[in-house]
Amino acid sequence: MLSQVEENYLKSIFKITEKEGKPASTNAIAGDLQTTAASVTDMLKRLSEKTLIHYEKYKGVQMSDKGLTIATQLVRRHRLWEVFLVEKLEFAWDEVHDLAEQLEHIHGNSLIDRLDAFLGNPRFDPHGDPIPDAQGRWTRRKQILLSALEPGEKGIVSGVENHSPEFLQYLDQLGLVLHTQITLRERFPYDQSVRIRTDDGRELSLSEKVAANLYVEEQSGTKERR
Amino acid sequence: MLSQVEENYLKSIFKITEKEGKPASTNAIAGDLQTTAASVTDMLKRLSEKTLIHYEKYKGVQMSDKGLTIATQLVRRHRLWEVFLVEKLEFAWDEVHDLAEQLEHIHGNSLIDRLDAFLGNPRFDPHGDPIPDAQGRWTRRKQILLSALEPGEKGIVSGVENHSPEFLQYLDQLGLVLHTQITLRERFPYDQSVRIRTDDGRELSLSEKVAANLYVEEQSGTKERR
DNA sequence: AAATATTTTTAGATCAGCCCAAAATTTTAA
DNA sequence: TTAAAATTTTGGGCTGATCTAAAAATATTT
Repeated sequence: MLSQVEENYLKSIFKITEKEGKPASTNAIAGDLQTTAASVTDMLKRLSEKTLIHYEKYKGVQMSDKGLTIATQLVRRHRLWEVFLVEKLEFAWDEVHDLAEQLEHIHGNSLIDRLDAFLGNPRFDPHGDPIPDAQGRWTRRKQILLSALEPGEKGIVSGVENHSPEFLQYLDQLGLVLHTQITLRERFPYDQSVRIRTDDGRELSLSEKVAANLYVEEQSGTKERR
Repeated sequence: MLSQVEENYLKSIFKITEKEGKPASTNAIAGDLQTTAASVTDMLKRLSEKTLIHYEKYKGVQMSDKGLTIATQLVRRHRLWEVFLVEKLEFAWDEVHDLAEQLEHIHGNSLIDRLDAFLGNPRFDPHGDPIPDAQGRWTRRKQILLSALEPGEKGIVSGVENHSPEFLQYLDQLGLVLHTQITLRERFPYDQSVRIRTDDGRELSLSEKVAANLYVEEQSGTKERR
């Protein structure tokens, strides 16, 4: 069984390779896990010996099939616990990350599948991120950044790029919650800020920074491998 | 913040001193935690420096107020998670110990109080053990071992002394669940086995060993400190 | 009370996971 | 293409938690 630290490395490597589309560098991992490059090299050797990653000195690191399975499970656990914390324990969506970070390391045969069933097999977490199913399949959605929407187009708020409590709390203040339908009214060339109309008839002005951290969905998603 | 290992030591010391009514010996702790006396001595020094225990070389160890508060919280967390696993995730009562053992180490401000509220502030866990409230108060019950009941007396099955999966599964097979009302019909002097009648009219024969591991309650409990 | 047995502590090692500083390698720029 | 810059690895060392073996203290027996 893997240690929590090893699991965190796998998650980090998964996240980085997924986002960058290329092997994760030692520095990138160190930055993500708030540790030093030297510690990372140490751990990469260990993970490599357990065949959880493909690692070549100086060449960066990629997930192995085995590592990918584990990382996917970790994401699944993390996001299901987040749903539990928000839906059942009534935490706010900006409060759950650290708790889920701990809960995702709980090991047990049927625990997560039972939790999944108890929650009604949710496909997205409170931030709109997809939850892999028990077989590791992801629901992919066609979502784009609000900053890429054209004036006149409609969309449904479906997720956030930035997960920081500050941003999430700001959205709360704006009353801009997930699943709100919006229409982009206007984009101001001066600062790229946008004016939107929500389904309850309010008009809001959003800075370019906010628009670049909000996803909107145009059509419903389909199931596919990985 | 304490490490999981430190927390486990506190729980163990609490359990032993509570049961024995005197300072816990190094060996007793080592036995409980499946480790060596040398490791225990090491840890006792560390816990003592953090003023979590009162420790004097060769004299055994007792809980400090600080340690007692933490140990009580751990018991609270463990038992609330057990309730969650059984009531919400539909685990059997003999399957939840190891998971709760992990979950009790999750740290977070309002997590446990929210869980408590979500579960409806249960006062007992699935094995009938009392759950300390947020202030560390225990509900004490007047319960005695079934082996101490006299023929003709009634009682309600309220807890188990032995928590092993084997015993719990055997009770399941007998259909002897918590809150069953029973009447002791007869005790056979030959082997101290007993014959009982359950509230649904069944007659069961229980060995002395079973009777010595089952608690029955005669009247309802009262709240008191510690 | 001395001898023996048991319990507990100390001393010395190990291991995982982490760090820093220095050396090695790769990448970038001149 | 060679020097400078950036990245990565190595070597040595630290901490928390563990162990074994041996020494010290306490408890028990005769």
